[in-house]
Amino acid sequence: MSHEPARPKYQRIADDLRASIDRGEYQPGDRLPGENSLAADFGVAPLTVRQALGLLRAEGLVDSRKGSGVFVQSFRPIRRRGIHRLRRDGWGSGQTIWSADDDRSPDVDQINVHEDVAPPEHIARVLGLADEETSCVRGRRYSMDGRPVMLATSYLPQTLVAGSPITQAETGPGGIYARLADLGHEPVRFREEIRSRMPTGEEAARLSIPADRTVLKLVRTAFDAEGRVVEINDMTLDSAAYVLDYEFDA
Amino acid sequence: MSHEPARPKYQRIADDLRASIDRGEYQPGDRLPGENSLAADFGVAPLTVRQALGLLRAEGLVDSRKGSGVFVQSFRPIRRRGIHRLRRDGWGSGQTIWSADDDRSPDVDQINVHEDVAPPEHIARVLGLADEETSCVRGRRYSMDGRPVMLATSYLPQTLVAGSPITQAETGPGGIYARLADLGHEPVRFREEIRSRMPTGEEAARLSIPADRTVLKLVRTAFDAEGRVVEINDMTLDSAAYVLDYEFDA
DNA sequence: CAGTGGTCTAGACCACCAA
DNA sequence: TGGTGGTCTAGACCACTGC
Repeated sequence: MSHEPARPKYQRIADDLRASIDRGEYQPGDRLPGENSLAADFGVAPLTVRQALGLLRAEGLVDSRKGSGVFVQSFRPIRRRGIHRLRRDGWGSGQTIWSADDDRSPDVDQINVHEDVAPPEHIARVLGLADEETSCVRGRRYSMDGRPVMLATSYLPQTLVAGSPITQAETGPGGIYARLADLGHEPVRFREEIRSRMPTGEEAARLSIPADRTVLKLVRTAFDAEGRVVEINDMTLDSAAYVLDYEFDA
Repeated sequence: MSHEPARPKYQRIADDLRASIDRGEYQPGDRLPGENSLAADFGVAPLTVRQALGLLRAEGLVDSRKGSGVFVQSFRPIRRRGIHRLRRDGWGSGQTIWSADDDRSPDVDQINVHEDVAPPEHIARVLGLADEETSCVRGRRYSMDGRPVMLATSYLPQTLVAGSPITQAETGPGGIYARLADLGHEPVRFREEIRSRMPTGEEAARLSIPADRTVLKLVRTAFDAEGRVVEINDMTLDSAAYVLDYEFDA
């Protein structure tokens, strides 16, 4: 008889609370009992309950507000489609694994544009910049229902975009890809690379997420018809807010 | 004069250690000083150092072994290409954001096949199964250099694959997609959906990851030429082990 | 058997929020 | 002003590793 190694208390408590939330005993927006109260209920020390809540918070299931309490996150992830393409009729509808909000337009703030900036080394390399060559950097933040969900920073070769609307805060209809097309460098191919890591202090602050919630780094590289890299968009996503979606033919 | 709210000690210590690792002061495989030693160095309590190490462990930067120490993870993520397509010459080479191992073949174990299984409700819905209709379930685990990196479970309609090699552990050259083609249901289109969440206890155990390391859920849905869903592959990835890569035309 | 990390306890002080 | 979560301390016991 092989007895399983006991799963630690704090993990069992996390599983308990997660199950309660999944069963709907706590609805989105509801406040969980206080830590001391939970500690008494489960018969453990407050710190043990804190560890359990830490797992749920890192996961994005709950959101704890200092001085107020721990609240169940309303979980409606955003579906981000990486490949936009007309769908044949009858395909795709209702056949996704996770329900998620689709095609809603987020609010944008913290827009800033800087010209003649030396980008990070790994960006400069992929952009194919020569030594001393600079870039135009466009930053912004996206929010959904008042909740920040993504930071994005675009890097473009300075020599390519100097004097164009791309160096302005407002780039006009179609955005910077339309303006790149105006300049004869329409993006025709993209690469998106995705990794998971901890947020920096600044990222956590701007996204209003706890320090132990991982973010998804999503870096989109845009190529023009000659195969030149014309833009790199470095995105930082709240990992609890998104479902990424890619569709493609065999 | 707005003074920034002080970043907590444990986060500053985590940043310190992360920077030391990035600078190469600790090489992959190296053992970090013990918790008590670090606590003395930083002038804080052992638990505070533990919190800092917890962040690095959740991130996958370090790996702590009970009774032995905390070791820097050798960081060589695996590049998983979601879209296989011939690249035009000169594209893509050396232009990726993150360096990663490419096209290495992982080891596979924990292979199991079960027929006539009732799949989870959300799988049954996407598979388009009628009530009581069952599926064939194929599970396996992938490892790289002895380190488990991914769990995968495929669900196929039982009526579609009954009696075919798909119900065997060994499916033959080309795998189950080739066998589906033999059956007249070649997959011609795919959807991949990606989410981040905490591992279950079983997932953490099979992947040998700590309970606070997020996993990436990657669910691939395969459609045949008639638009029927012929397979769902539910994958669980160690988020610290992978770079996901998608390339596509505008 | 000495040292390590994993878990857990008891309790302190603080900033913040709501009544 | 009382309760909340956030941080931090001091210390206990255990399982495991490696000498």
